[in-house]
This record gives sequence, C-alpha cells and structure tokens, in this order.
Amino acid sequence: MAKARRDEGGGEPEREEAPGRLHGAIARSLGAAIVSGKHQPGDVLTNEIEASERLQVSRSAYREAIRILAAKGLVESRPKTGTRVSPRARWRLLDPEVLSWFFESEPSESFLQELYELRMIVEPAAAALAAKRRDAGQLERMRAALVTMQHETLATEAGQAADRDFHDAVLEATANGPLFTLSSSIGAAVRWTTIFKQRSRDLARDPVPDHWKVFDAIAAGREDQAREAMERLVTLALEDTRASMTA
Amino acid sequence: MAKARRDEGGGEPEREEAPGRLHGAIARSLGAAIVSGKHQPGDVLTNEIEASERLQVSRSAYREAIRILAAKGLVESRPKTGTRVSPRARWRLLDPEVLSWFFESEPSESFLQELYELRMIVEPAAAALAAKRRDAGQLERMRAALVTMQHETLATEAGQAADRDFHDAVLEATANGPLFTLSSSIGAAVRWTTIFKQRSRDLARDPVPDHWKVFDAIAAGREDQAREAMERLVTLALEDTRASMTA
DNA sequence: AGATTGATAATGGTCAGACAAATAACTGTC
DNA sequence: GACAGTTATTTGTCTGACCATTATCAATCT
Repeated sequence: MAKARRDEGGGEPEREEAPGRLHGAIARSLGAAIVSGKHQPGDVLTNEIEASERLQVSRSAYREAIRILAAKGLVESRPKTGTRVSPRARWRLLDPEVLSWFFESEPSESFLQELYELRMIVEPAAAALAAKRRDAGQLERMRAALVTMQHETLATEAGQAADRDFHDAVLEATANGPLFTLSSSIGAAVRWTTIFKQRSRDLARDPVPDHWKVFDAIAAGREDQAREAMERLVTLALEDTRASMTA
Repeated sequence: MAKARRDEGGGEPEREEAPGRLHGAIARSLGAAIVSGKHQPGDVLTNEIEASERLQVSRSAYREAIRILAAKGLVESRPKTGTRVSPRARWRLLDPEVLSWFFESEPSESFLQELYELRMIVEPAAAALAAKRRDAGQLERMRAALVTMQHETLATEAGQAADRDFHDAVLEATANGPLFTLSSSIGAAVRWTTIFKQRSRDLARDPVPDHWKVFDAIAAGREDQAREAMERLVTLALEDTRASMTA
C-alpha cells in the first residue's frame, strides 16, 4: 500500500525544507549565527561535549559540522583553547554556502554595497570576454533566459530565476573557471536587487531592455559595447536597489 | 592492537611539512589528487571503510576529511552511490586551500592564464578603489613592502613575500570584504609569476619601478592613474610569465 | 510485454564511549 | 621574579555498532 514516502504528518511544527544531513544542518545553523554576528570573531564556541549534548546530537556529527565551518574559514579549532570564530578577513565571503547563510537573515546594507562593487568590477569585464568567446549554445541559453524573463516578469520566481540564469550564462561564456566561480556571488546580488525592488513596489524601470542590449552586443561579438552595456545595466540596478533600500 | 599510528611503515613519500591534524592531511592529499586530475569528475572514491583501512586511519578521521572536501565543492556524498568527484564547475577555485592544492603539482598553463585574466580584471579596479580609500597604515604597509622588495629582490623568499604583501595591502585598502577574499588567488598568480621568471633566469625587467608607480598613484589618491599603472604592471607580468613558460 | 511494487544490499550517516595528544594555566622551586 | 615541571581542559583520533537512504533487481500486477 503506497507507503507515504514523504509524509510528515505528525503534529510537529512544519520544519523548513529538507533537513538533509545532520552535520549540514548544524553547519548551516552555526554558520548563519556567525555571519549574522550572533557569534563574533574571537568568541569561543562551547566545547564539543556540551555543544553536542545541547543539540542532542552525537559529538561526531557536531565535529563534522565544525570541519565544514573551518573549511570555509569561519572558525578555527585548537586543543585546549577550543573552537573560536575566525577574524572576518579569513571568511570565504564568496563561498556559495557562506553567502546563503548571509542572506538567511537580511544582510547589512554595507555588505550588499560591497557585493555590488564586486559586480561592477567583474560583470562588465565578463561581458567583454563573453562577447569574444561565447558559443552558440551559450548564446541560446542567454536568449532563452531573456525571453522567459520578458514573459514572466520579475514578479514570478521563474522570471527571477531566468534573470540569474542570464548572468550565469554570461559568466560561463567567459570560459574562465575561476571567474565563473563568482557566479553565486553575482547571483546573490541579483537576487537581492529584485527583492528590494519588489518590496518597494517600485517596478518603474523595466530591466529587460537593458539585458537585451547586453545580449545583442555579446551576440555580435562587440567586446567594448558589451562591457558598456553591462556597466549600464549594473549601474541602473544599483540605483534602483539603493532607492528601494532608503525608501 | 594497533595504537595510534604515526610511523611510516608503508614507504609512501609523504615527507612534507604536514604534521598538522590528520583529517587536514588527508583532505590535502585527496584534494591535490582531485585538482591534479588523478581523480576525475564523476569518479567514485573507494568507500569509507576500505579507504580508511588503506590509509591506516579511523573512519571518522577520513570522514572529516571528506567533509572538508565537500565544503569546498570538490566531492559529493550520497548513500548507496558513494562519494564522487563533483563537476569542475562546482569547485571553489578561489578557495585558498583549493588553490594551494592546485599548486602542489605544477598547474596547467591554461589555469594560470585564467588566473591572470582574473587578476587583470580585479587588480586595476582594486587599485582605483584603494586610491580612494586607503588610510595611512595601509599606505605605510605598501611602502614598507616595496622597500623590502627593492632590497631583497625577487631572488629571496623575503622579497617574494614582500611582493605578495604589497598586492595584499592594495586589496585590503579597497575596504571591500568580498574583494579582499580574492587576495589568495591574486597571491597565487603573483607567486607563480616569480617562479617562472626565476626558472628561466630571465630577470631582465625589474618589476619594482612599476610597483612604485602604482604606489605613488594610490598615495596621491589618483584613481585613474592607479588603475592604469596597475594595468601596466599586470600586463608586463603576464608577458614575462608567458615568455618564461614557452622558453 | 510493460509498468508497478516490493525486497535486497551497499553505502554513507549517526551514535556511543574510550583513549591520545596538545597546550594554556597553574604551581612549586630556585 | 623567572623558570621548569605538573595539571587540567579541550580537541583529535580510534573502535565498533547500528540507522537511514537509495540504486538495483526481482516479483507482481495490469
């Protein structure tokens, strides 16, 4: 009899999404607490025995979580001293997971600003490279993304995903592995642009035409034009975001 | 009963300077094997029991190593399927440790090229930002680095460290956290420039004057000038490296 | 035959408790 | 007061067991 594969029918208060692996969940929770400032750099975490007891998990699960955080530069462990939060300069701020932990609670305005600055540096250059190296498949992916974006508008999740996908495709078309790694960071900035704009109900400017200009330049192989078009796009996005933030 | 084993019964040449934590050593060894292509994306690693037995370590130590690699996007574990090497697009290529694993064996020429491309995008922009925001302490750090560099030349370790420190200080002076994160990547590229140049004994061009030009512009607060000076510096470094590589 | 369902087995995931190693802090000595 | 040895605390590692997930394949039903 069709055993429910997914039934969480108990009286439990609905948990979030998939709890996934235990160590992952612990890492996420602790990581979010760190990047949000609940645990500040220099703070010493409660020792493994107590911590694992409090969380009702085994010490090994807790330790694996700590290893994850350490791998991302958030904490450092030493015998006798314990595990302490590392100075912010060592955090891997561009790691996708770290980024996502940042955005679990609302990130600070200054952090968003810094991400935008990075975008402004990276994306125009990426667009120029993409104009030089894009292949047919990548062009098609960009085109499809923009079509979807136009259809769905940024009000739907599908539209927003298409937006991110476009920027992702541009990065990919640079054929530069390290550069492509920044995709998640760019994506995070893009996502929050939309969120802020939605929030203020200020959808005055339609971003799609700006995107098409970038696309056209990349398709035509015009590097400088692509760079400039992307620069305009990011500048406008930043302006919109800033306007929505202060509002 | 085997007690804690630290002896070298097998004869594996692991005589480096890595007496650190065991899980860290395992992660490093496996990570290096992955980025060097010894284990290719899609490959399934031998299961935890066998792997830990072969390495003569406990399963927990091995698992913590795997967690580290997973946190850096190099592998993915699932029950029944096992742990497999992730597609390259998920690797955190800008993570300092991943980078260092890359450089444990000689990295491919194309990878170095990509890092240079990133440098060319990031560093000029960073220099411009630094010109706008640098404080006295950061300026002094840059100056001191260049003085050391001049004294020691790039033939000594101290001189090379000073070189990296200069570039690091510039990144720091941007007052942009995410951007500063790229310091290790830039540093890796800088380091290899020197290695290649040393190798070919072709120390024709003295890089110090180029550095001073960047410094002067940053000290003077001239953004455009700083950007251009840094652009020249990186371009020349790339040329030198390319020349040494083909030689 | 084809699709669906159920059992099987392989693997990672978690747990428990013990001992080892490192080291900050303390203590006694000179 | 400086130094050396001791101690206590914490992470690090080990062992062995059991749980959870899921790809695979066989049995069943349509």
